[in-house]
Amino acid sequence: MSTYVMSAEEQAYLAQYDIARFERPSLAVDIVLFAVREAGKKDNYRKLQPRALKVLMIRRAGYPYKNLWALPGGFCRPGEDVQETAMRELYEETHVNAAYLQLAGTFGEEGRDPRGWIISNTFLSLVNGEDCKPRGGSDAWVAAWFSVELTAKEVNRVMHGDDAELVTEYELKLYREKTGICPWAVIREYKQFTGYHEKVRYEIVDSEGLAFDHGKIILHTLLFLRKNVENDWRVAFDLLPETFTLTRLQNTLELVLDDKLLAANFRRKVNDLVIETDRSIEGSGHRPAKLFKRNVEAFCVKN
Amino acid sequence: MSTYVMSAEEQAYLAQYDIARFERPSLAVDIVLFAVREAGKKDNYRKLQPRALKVLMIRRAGYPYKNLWALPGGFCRPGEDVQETAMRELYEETHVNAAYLQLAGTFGEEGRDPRGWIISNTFLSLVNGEDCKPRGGSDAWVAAWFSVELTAKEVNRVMHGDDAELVTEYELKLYREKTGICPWAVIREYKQFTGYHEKVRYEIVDSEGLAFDHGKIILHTLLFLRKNVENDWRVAFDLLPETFTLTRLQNTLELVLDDKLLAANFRRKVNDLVIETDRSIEGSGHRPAKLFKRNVEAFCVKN
DNA sequence: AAAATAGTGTCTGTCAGACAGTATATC
DNA sequence: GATATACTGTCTGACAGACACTATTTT
Repeated sequence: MSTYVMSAEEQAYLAQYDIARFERPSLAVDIVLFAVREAGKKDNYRKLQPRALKVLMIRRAGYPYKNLWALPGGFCRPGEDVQETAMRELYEETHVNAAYLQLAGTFGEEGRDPRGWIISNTFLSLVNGEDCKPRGGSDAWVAAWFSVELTAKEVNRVMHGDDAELVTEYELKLYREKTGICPWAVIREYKQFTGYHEKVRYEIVDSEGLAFDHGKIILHTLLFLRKNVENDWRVAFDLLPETFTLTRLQNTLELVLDDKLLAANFRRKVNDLVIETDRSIEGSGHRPAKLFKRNVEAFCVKN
Repeated sequence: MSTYVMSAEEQAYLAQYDIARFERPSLAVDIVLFAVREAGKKDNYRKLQPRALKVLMIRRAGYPYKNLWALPGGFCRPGEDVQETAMRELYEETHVNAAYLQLAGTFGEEGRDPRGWIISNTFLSLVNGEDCKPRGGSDAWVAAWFSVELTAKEVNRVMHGDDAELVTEYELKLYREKTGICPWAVIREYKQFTGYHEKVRYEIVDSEGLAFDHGKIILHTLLFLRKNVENDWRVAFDLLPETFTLTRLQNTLELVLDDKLLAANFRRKVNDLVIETDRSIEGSGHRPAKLFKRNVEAFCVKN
């Protein structure tokens, strides 16, 4: 930007430029905030605490979609970068200041918000569920963690010549242990391979308890998270506290990837990403696990 | 969306809702359109056509940044999904209808556009350079392909305890063979690892010939493209015509990844992604290469 | 001692990197 | 036959999957 100097002519142009000539949308930032948190009680004093992947939802106090569950979010304010809006919203909801925060998608389909033309830039965010206390408690502002369950099944696969269409139906279920409330959505993904190019489209088939198109947004962002973590396990460290056991790290990866890992192989693979501390967990009814922290050097290289 | 029914009360609320109460931004969609195209003449009748990774730029006919080079883009219109805006813009520039098109970033920093509060949702797009004829030619609308060159060097690395900062300086050079015009930008990337979370920030150090913050946007999107292709070579097929030689595919990957591949290993790795056709190239001054097409089946699975 | 998790050793097959070598068109 | 690219065979080492085995704590 530095070498650019405006001419008088350009300054005159800008002085008469009326940005309000064109119709403008509202730009909202929605945050899909994931954490791995306790889910249910221990069966038995020896067993480990069961955990689940959870997403933070807000119960809407006003219209539209009053009393339904929606993603935390808010509108972009003048003078504020979109990233800043996301950080501000995140802080307001959770009082967490630093967290993984990454643009995951943009949703602007006509009719997605009955209030009018509102485009959502959606951010994926990850926090350590332990030291994150969502605000709320008042009637007007209830925030709650919901366990996330996703199942997929192939509905249709058509191949003609070099073109193909693949339809997958996803069932997204949220679950709040405390109250048993279970909002859900069924969403179809249409993947078309035409003229040597791929095109993806989502469509909500049915949904209950979820506001707006937020079922679609959560699905998209969860798949985005999975792809990110598959490509780079280091992303998952943002879901953990500063020190953690290797079993905890493994469990976190398993919850995100929705897949089991073999402990021996897993340990070999993360070996360079972690550093052993001199502490262990205690009172666990079985052999205590060593605590590890992340190896910053392995996080600084590449990518 | 389907199971939601509005109450009378909600309808009343919406009737009095005034979306214009809040200040709104303009939402622009910018497209970073890459192609792999001829770059320079063949040295020698036997040699292969040299190619380069190119990005499409538009010369600004009006203020601001008159006569400088900018990314193709335009404003989101009411009733139009953001993806649709991107597709429309792409079609207007190139008359290409199907192409790889993916949200790569959002840029809304204060002051990025002197006309006012304009947020850019940036899309990465890939086309086959051969059958893509950019519109233009009139004085008011010149579109041109620029070769892209990117160099990086580490400027600073501070580690204190478990926190770290990594500063990388990127030099982005565009080059138009026809005219010798060479817009460029130097951009610093600040990567901070604090409190166990990573934060990335870009800053334009200097730039010439490029409008707005488009140097930053191109850099971000090029890095995004590289990461995408590293994670999945199938993405690079969108830069190729329907049939291609394996050497051409290899060359395309090399240009995007900025790295050399060994032919034997490369061929083994792409073996399942392609299907041999019964045609070959001709008149090449050396052993002719077989033409391949992509194996749709390998593109339908997973991910 | 039993239960439950923590952690190691090692076999196997796959795959990527390296490189030497063969094949075939045009001039 | 020279040139330039096309394409193959094979050695090596790294690493992922599988699984058996050992270790250590609490009750």
